[in-house]
Amino acid sequence: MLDRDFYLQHDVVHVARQLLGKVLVSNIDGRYCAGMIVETEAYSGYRDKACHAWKGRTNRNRIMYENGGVAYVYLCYGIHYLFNVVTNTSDFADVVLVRALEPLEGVNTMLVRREKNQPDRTLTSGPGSLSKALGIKLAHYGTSLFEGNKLWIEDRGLSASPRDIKATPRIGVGYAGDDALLPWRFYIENNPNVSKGKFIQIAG
DNA sequence: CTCGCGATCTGCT
DNA sequence: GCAGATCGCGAGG
Repeated sequence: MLDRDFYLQHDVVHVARQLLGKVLVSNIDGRYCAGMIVETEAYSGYRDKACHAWKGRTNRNRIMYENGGVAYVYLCYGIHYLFNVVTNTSDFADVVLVRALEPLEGVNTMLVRREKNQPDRTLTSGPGSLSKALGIKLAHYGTSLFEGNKLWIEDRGLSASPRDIKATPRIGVGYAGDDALLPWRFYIENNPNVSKGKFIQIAG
C-alpha cells in the first residue's frame, strides 16, 4: 500500500494527478473490493472557497487538519457518502475527492451493495456511487489509509501516462466564485467509468 | 431551536 | 432537462 510519505506531500493538486491509476482497496464488512482510480478532484484548504476548510475548522471537517493519510468521509445531500483522502501535513486541510473507479475485484459484492444485477459503467462512477459499492460509510471517517486493514491505496503499476490525463474545473462547486474555475478535476481520458457530472467549461 | 442548502444519483419526460 | 429523495451541517435568533 502507499505509505505515509505519499500522503504527506505538500502539493495536493499533484497528488490528485498521481492518484489516477492507483488502486483503491476496501476490506469492509468481510468483503474485499478493489478499483482503479480514474477521476479525482483536489481541494486546497483555507485558500480554496470550494473546500470545506474554507470557513475554518468545524466538527465535520476537523479530520482534514490532521496529517495526510486518513479518510475524510461526509454525507452529501442527505444520501451519499463522499470519500476524500487527506493530504499534506497537519493544519493545511488539503484533500483529494475520489470521484470514479474502474472495478477490478469484488465486482459481485459491489453489485449487491449497489442493488444491480449486471455490471455497467455506472457501478463505481461518481463519488456517491463508488462509496456505496466499496462499503464506505461515516464509520470510516478518520480511518488510516497506510496502517490499517479496512481501506488503503496500492500502486500496481497501472498509473496513467501524463498525456492521457485531462483537467477540467471541479463539478458542483459553482458557489465558489473564481475558485470554481480552477482546473483541479483530473480524469483518465476515454475511460468509460469517468463520471458524467456537469461542470463549468473553460472558454476555448 | 429553526432553517436553508449541499463536492449526488436516479428515474421520468 | 428536471424534480425528488433525505439529513447533517452551520449560521443565526
